[in-house]
Amino acid sequence: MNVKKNSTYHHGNLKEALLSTALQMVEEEGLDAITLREITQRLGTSRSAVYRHFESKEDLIKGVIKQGYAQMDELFTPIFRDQSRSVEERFERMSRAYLEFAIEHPNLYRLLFGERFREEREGICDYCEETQATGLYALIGLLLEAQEGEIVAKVDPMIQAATIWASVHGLASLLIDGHLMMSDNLEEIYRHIYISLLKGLR
Amino acid sequence: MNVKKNSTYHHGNLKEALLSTALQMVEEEGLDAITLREITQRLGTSRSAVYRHFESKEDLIKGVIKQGYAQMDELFTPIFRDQSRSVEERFERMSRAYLEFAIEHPNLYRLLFGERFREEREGICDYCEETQATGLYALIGLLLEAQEGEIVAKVDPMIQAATIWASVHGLASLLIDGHLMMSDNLEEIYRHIYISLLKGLR
DNA sequence: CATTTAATGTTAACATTGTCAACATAATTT
DNA sequence: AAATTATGTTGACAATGTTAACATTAAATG
Repeated sequence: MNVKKNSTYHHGNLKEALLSTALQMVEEEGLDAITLREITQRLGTSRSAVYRHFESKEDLIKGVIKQGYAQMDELFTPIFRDQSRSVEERFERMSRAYLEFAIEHPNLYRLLFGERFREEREGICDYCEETQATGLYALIGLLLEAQEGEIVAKVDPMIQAATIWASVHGLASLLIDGHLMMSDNLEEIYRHIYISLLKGLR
Repeated sequence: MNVKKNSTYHHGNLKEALLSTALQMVEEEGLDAITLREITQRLGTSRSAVYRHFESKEDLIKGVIKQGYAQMDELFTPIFRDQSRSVEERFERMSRAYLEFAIEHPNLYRLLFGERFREEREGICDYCEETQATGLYALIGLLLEAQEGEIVAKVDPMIQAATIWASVHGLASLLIDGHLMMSDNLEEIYRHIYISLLKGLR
């Protein structure tokens, strides 16, 4: 009955197409707005095709989350590992990159670090170890280096990492959720937070 | 046809009952889980009765948000205004109370300071001025006092307030959303963040 | 007090969404 | 070539927010 699409009744790589379309739609409209029907419609397939590759909508979203973590990982790892820069520089570039990522991808950021899927976090914890935890461990590594250089106090780096993460994540969240006006003095606020953080950790 | 409920075909104060039931259900199950049908069912009324008091589900949720802000306001104002205590004491009690509120009412906290309803924030901004802004202004007042006492640096208190809020909100969010394990060393983490914050603001 | 009007509540129906079962078609294996 | 598996489609269902038409009570009005 279909004249044009005869080439691919089987899409070929529908699973990846679903993932990237879902990711794109999450970024565009946010998690709440996305719909299995619209995702499949964009791909020219039928609604139920999803269920050949994912158990449910939630399962698809979990895939998107994995993609998101991978994306962040790809972005941050080089910054963490850039041995040509001082600890302070790496730290500064990292916190800045984190904030910029949240601002540029607010919907994705909310999905990755928001409320939903925290019970299911176990399910993707293999990935947590590779990304989220890696991120934390990398930060801890950086802190150990900073402790050696007498830049920060020699206390449990896990706690220092939590302190930093809370600060940066808090600023990012307040900004993208509209509680702090993302106005002209954003740079000023960021710098104050960053400086205070360093000072406080010393 | 109804034998028992003949006393009140008209509920009497359905609007408030809807609000408090919705609030209760939000606290119990989170925003996503609540349903107009279940709310009305709990009250023994019909689904559509909601629409005599609220334009939509969103409108009802906005009412819940107002209630939530009022609740926080009631909790924090006495702490802010307790002139029998030092600035440091008031600050410590306030940040602690904020964190405890988030932990005790995670679903409500997410509703108040999360993603959704940020566009509609204008619609309840009369209340923002009375609560959220009041909260921020109270914090700023506290900071001005602290600046007088040479406890914190004499810079724009709005920026200092943002720094504090980011820290505390960030910790609260990471905790209730399951990104930091709410484990044994929570008190230790909190204290480190609080001390670092004070040190950084000095 | 009687009547009219407004307020409040109910029922039936609809569109949207995620999901599943039954069927269809293509790819792969035997 | 036949059989089996993988993948895609269609039709149906239940749950949900919403609206329209109707019912009942409260309030206002004479």
